[in-house]
Amino acid sequence: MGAVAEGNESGRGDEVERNRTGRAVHYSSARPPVSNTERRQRVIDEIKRRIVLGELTPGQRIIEAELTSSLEVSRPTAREALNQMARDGFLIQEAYRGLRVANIEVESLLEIARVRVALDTEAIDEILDDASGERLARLEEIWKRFESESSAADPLAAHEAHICFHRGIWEAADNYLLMRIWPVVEAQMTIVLAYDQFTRRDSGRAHAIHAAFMRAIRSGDRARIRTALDVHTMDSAQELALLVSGSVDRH
Amino acid sequence: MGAVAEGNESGRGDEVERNRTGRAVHYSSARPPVSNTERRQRVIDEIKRRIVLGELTPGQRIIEAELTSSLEVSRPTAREALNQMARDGFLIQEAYRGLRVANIEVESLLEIARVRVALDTEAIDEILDDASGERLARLEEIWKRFESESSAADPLAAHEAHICFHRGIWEAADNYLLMRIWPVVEAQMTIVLAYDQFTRRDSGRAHAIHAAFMRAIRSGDRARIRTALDVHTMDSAQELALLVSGSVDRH
DNA sequence: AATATAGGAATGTCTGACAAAGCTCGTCAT
DNA sequence: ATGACGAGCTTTGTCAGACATTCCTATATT
Repeated sequence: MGAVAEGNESGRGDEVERNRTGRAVHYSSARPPVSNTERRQRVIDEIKRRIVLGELTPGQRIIEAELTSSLEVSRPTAREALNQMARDGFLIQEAYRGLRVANIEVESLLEIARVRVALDTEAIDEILDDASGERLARLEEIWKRFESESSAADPLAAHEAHICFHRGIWEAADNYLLMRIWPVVEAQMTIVLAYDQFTRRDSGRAHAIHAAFMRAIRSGDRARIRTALDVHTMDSAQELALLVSGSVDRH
Repeated sequence: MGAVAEGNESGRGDEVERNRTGRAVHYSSARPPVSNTERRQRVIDEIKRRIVLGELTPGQRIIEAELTSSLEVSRPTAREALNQMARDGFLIQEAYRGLRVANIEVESLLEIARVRVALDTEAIDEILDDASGERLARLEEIWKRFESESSAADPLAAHEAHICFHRGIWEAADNYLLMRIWPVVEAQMTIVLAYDQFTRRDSGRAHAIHAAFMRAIRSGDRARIRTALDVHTMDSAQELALLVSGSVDRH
């Protein structure tokens, strides 16, 4: 997720303040002109942020009109953002019944994990198949960034680092379809991680698992990679499934 | 793709003809009231149809205003449909530069094929892992439908049967994430198949390949399935890549 | 008390409009 | 004549306001 409203080029920052017939244009945060391209993305980033931070919880209803007022955008813009997020899987949409934050079905946890393993395996295969080693080098770069950022105290930053790492693996594979699929998987990961964070697990162990995963990739040994992936993804999902079905047995 | 405007429930088919303040409501096809829920889907189905039939070719520009007049919907509705199709990969979107029908990059053909093989393998694994055999039974059902419909003379029907077969495999696996990913893969398949049809290949052989594929699945032998998948997907992609790079070397 | 109906709330869609960015073509200077 | 520059057109991005349709809920009726 794009760093939550990354500062885009400031247009031609001159006489920007009155950009319409004269309607007051007050940006929620005091940031200067900031141009206006991509209001929709701002809405999306904001909703993602709220999901990650637990301000929006699975199953919670989202109403277009509320976004309109709380994010200072028009209903069509809010609508487009919501439609996109529904398409990606962050939100569930039912005709005439509105949108809700996607819920975790316990049975789906393992299904998601299996597909993720399949795709991660494919990505890693393509990275290792690259004789030039360039893809692996790119992955090492991603890993370095992850190591420096993953320990951030800010839960939003930590989440983003984690997501970036996994997207980085797919990006390094340099596969067109993989990149098109990514948003859907990111959505599921985000929902799951938000849930996970709620149950607060050992972040040190999480880092160790990722480090072991990287070592396995460097070894080039497919079986070892598979094992590391199973530990990282399947075991983690299984653990969470137990936690969820054990403690929160109603939904 | 939903059978191109499947007849949904006809609302309360009474005084429907004048559904707004009095604006004339003429439906492009003469089908009765048909209510109105899901205008957006109608736009999407129509654009898909045009792509499959070659009325829209890769790279071709699509302008919102044109859809507005040719499909009798408002711009917001057309916009939402286009946004969704861009998200799925049917269209390519560039800010302030509009939408174009997605193009085939020769290098992407094999990338797409690899990911498809990975996901099909996963789907089939989950079908075969189902001890009850219910998933396999569902797949056989899908296959029967495919056999009876795939030989249709209508290229649109043939295309749809093919897509349905592959979606059916994923549906039979009954995996949540797989179903969320499907639209993205369908888009790529559609673009590729439209291209493929353009070069008109032996449809009898295509059917034979699918039949062999089904036999491999029934055998339960993973290696054999893998081989059949490679023949179906990888070889086919490779072949098409050669054809494309050989004949049409400019884009 | 159970069902039927009316009202409110939210979504789906429409019209019309303006702003911002890209594209085209004609003009001007070298 | 050629190439850089700028004006106008085109199209997308966004907005406001409105109405139709559907769902939900609470009230009224039998």
